[in-house]
Amino acid sequence: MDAVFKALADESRRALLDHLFKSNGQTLSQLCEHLDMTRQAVTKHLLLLEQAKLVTIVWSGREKLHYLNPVPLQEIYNRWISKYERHRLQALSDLKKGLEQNKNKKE
Amino acid sequence: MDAVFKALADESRRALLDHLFKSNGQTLSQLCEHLDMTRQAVTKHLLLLEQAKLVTIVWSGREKLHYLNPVPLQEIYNRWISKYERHRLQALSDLKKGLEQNKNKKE
DNA sequence: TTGACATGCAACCAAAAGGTTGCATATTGT
DNA sequence: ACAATATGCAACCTTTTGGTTGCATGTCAA
Repeated sequence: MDAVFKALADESRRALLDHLFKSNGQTLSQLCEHLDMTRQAVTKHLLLLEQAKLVTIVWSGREKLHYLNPVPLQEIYNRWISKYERHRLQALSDLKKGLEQNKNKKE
Repeated sequence: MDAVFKALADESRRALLDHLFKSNGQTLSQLCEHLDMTRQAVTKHLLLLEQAKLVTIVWSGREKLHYLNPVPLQEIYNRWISKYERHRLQALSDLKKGLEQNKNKKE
């Protein structure tokens, strides 16, 4: 789970996911064309995405094909976001209450 | 959006959000009790959470109260996760197809 | 078979991140 | 008034991160 959050923390890696979203199964060279950095840098980013299981690699001869795996994103939603979503209104009302109490103290 | 992903990338910061989830509106000192690091380190983490608008600060005298703001998490879901969720089955079938084509090449 | 293409490996570098220590400032309670 | 409490500011340090360069390896196509 930590690996997924870390992988998503970088703009270049999110861009890579977006490119795969538009066209799944691209080779390393193809993915490099979009990014303004060396192939080796892209390789490192893709390695992190792979370790987070956000991207799956399939070798085809000398070419390395990259496929999106949406499962970890789903898990982030299930174990993290939906939990907070359920308490969304409560959290906002807590904040409102806190603000008002502070206001009263000042007056 | 980048700030939110960066803020969520660290385990300590996710722990802070979890503590606020359990008990909203805690002071800095209270939040420090849970973490195994100095107050200054916790302050820095909370600053990042604040900049990402995941936490809102309310001053009450000399005490700094911290409140959860679930809105950015909701936005991550809306603009990021749900997008991939919609193409979840497609992505998996792309991968399956890729694997099979590779298998055929080998045989 | 040989040159071009696709990728890997490793050393290296600068900047950012995570954390500490020391001291300063503002608020509270007695 | 003053001591204790709650927090801020800034310099510093180490590790991680994002990126580069140079060279090696494996595969394809003429």
